[in-house]
Amino acid sequence: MVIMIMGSERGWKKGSWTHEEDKLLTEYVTLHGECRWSSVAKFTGLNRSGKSCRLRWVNYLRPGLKKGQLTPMEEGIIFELHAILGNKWSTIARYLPGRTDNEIKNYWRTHFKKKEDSKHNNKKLKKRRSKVTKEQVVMEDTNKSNNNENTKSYDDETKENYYNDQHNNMGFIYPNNNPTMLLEQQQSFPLMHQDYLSSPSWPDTTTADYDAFLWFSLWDFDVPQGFEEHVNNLTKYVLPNQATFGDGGTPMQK
DNA sequence: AATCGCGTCAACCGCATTACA
DNA sequence: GTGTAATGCGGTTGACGCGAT
Repeated sequence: MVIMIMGSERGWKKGSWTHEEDKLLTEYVTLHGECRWSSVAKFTGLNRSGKSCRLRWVNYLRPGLKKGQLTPMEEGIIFELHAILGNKWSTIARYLPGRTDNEIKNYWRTHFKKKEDSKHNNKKLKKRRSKVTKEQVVMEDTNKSNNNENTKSYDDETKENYYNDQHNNMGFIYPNNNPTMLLEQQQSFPLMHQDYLSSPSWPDTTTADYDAFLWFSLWDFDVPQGFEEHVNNLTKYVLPNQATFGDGGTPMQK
């Protein structure tokens, strides 16, 4: 006779959550708050582990979660921050209210994977390589043989191309389309930040300033008052091919 | 109509970190 | 200071839906 024991060997239920389970979990959190996940089973009768309960709450039941597709602005923020932070999904999620780390992780995986998978496609590689000069190829190969640490891997290259695509498609998002440069930009950010803090007015309406401003706004994510109007004016009169703000501050591609 | 491939997303797993006795 | 439990995080898996063939 098999005796179920408490803990990881207890035999917690796995798989999809039912509506009834969601209801029990919601009632528990409403009553006790987001803590003591390991006590959920005891108080509610749910046969779910604390981890499972927490995950369900955080990723699905928690109030204020946004459902549906990510906006272009959110996409931009994700790519921007990923270039700096890497796979720090929970950190990235903090910049996207209503989005979960799991959601962002899934998004990145499904969208970036497309490009990554192309590394198995030699035709594409040859095609892309044909765009660069013969000298560049020679130099790259020389670097590879001389110094592996300073050489861009194929993954890096794919990633970079992806950023270039994003920059071309969503130019308003990317102050720079090169991850290495982005890192440098991040390191110089305090100066940029200081400039805008001390600036009594909106930045000049050159593309560079506009990009730099958006870059700054990403870090100061509480969008300042008047920002939307400013962007709308910019996009309307100065940068007609850039994005504009729609309802609720959500930027829309023109 | 069947099935195959692909994209999406919820959920699980293992490890790291933190809190606490 | 140490051991254990709880929590958080990132990687991975598997189910499902949908369009293409």
